[in-house]
Amino acid sequence: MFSKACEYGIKASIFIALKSYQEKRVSLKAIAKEVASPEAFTAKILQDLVRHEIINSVKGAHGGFEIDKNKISSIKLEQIVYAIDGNKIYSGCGLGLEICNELHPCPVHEKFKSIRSELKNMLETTNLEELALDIKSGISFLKI
Amino acid sequence: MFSKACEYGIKASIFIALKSYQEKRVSLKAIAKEVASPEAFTAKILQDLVRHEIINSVKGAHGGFEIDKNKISSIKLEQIVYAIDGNKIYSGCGLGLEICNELHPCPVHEKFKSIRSELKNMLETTNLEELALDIKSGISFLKI
DNA sequence: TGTAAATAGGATAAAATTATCCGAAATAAA
DNA sequence: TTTATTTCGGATAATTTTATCCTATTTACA
Repeated sequence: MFSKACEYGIKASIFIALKSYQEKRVSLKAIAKEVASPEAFTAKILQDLVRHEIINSVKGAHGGFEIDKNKISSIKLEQIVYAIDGNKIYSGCGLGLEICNELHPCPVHEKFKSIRSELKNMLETTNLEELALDIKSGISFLKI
Repeated sequence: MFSKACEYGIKASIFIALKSYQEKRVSLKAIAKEVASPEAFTAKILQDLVRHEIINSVKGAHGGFEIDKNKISSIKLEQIVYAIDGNKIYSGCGLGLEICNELHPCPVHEKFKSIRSELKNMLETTNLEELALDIKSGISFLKI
């Protein structure tokens, strides 16, 4: 469903959010370890998220990544996915037609309609705060 | 959502089904043209579908691909997707966790649950016949 | 029997995605 | 001011996916 890059990016963001609530900055190393992602590749993804102003980075000793505590609840999954994968997910036809709409639908256009809109809705409504809280309370997990 | 291979495979299957209703066998060339897919790559995908006994091939002059007319309505999208992409689609965690289930869920496990099951249900219930009939009646399209 | 038309299948290439490496730049602290 | 730590960013490599090419095999038909 998501690219690997996106999977890592979402998990990293959740972890950074979690630590940011504790006023702690986290290093690339700590992130990669916590979400079980390759370090150098994760660095690239984090750079993307920084450029899109979803997370914040601080260079140098004692540096690392963080998210403004007040922003966490307003950051939606959609923003993270968009920053990394672009709008591939909902844009585009299920069967790859260049033109696919109500007037000129692909064979599965109607069948996909509700699935696509549910996915879109989910990404647009779930925010980093709720995901981070579930990790904090041990309801969900970032690895294994 | 689907791989390119799968997109081509689904569209090719629909076209073969459509022609099979007219007792006509179709060549690779005709298929690739009709669904706007690269010929040689499409050939590989069709071979997969033949091996999985979803479509039938006839070698030699006047050969081509066809589907048993009586089977068309019982061939589900799920079978085509499985033959080409394996079970990547529904198996596997949305965030790539090795273990992801009710007891050990990833952060988006619950959020994805209904989307995944709707997708699964759609693939398991829609059959080639209905898709082919929509093409025949001009309701949907295989290319552009 | 020979030839043209098809699919089958192995080898290879191109492109995209995933992943690694390394030096540059920034920063805190000794 | 030097050193250790850390992100940044360019170059490169590995892997997977997508795509092409070429030969073998099969078959209909002249």
